[in-house]
Amino acid sequence: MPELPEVEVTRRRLAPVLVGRRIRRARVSGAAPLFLTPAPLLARRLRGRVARAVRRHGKYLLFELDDESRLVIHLGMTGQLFSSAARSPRLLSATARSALSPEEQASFRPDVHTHLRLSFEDGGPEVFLRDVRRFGRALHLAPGESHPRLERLGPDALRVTAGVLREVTRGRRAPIKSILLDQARIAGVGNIYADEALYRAGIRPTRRAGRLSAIDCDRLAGALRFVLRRSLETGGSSISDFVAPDGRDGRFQDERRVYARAGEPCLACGVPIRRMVVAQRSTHYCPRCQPR
DNA sequence: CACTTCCCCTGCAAGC
DNA sequence: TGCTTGCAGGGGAAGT
Repeated sequence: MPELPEVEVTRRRLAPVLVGRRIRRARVSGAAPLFLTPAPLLARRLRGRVARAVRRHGKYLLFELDDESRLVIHLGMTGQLFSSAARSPRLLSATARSALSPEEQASFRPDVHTHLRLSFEDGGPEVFLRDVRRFGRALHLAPGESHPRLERLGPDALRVTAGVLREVTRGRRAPIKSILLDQARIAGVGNIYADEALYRAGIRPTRRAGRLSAIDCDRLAGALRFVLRRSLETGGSSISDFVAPDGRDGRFQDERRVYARAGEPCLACGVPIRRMVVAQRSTHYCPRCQPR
């Protein structure tokens, strides 16, 4: 489940194997809604292009191309961008993997879930976009063109401040967790890091956002920056699907305190972590360390 | 406008 | 063993 750290790890590790290489051919399979730009048009627009840079805003990746156009990719829940130079069986589901011989497992071969395949003029490693559940999105923007999805995004969560939090929570009656998940207010926070940051800030996910004090906002901003940065340092969270473009797993799942730990003791106080549903999402908290 | 609910999709684990 | 059921959740659309 790629959130900001996983998307940023993807950006950092994909850029070196993509930037500066001329695309010989783009093979696009599958239809809307994954490809907001029709597949044949997308393939045509990518052919012959060179990516100059890869940027990120929230959970969106923006590939800046040499004709001033942009390729935008959102990985959704199960999206994976990776290079054929990465040889990791983890790029496939357990079922798909078990159907392969050991030799086949050693190298990736495009499967039914591989929706975009880029080959290059230099004949080097290809780049793939794979998305089992197709919650991801890809679109091409002509020079100067934007898209409502991008324009709606709030400030990037990596640089969230107490001031930003005070602003986006003021007067809000919704649970603080709903606010954190709203990409129009803060871009990049998903379910894992919302729970982890709220735990570290000692704030219950159900607290009405408008009831946060200035001190709460300060703590929460610090906690958000901490968990996002720490996850980045450890290569992201590889809890179910995430694998970096180079095939490596992240390690932040080993440092999580509450997410998917329902029933297990709080590492600070020993009380069992509880699970509930907030904003239609599975939510985890310590009833003692997050009193309200 | 603020906020909630529904739904898209597939793999996987648990239960019978 | 093999079936069904529930769950995972990003985020837009529709509903309250």
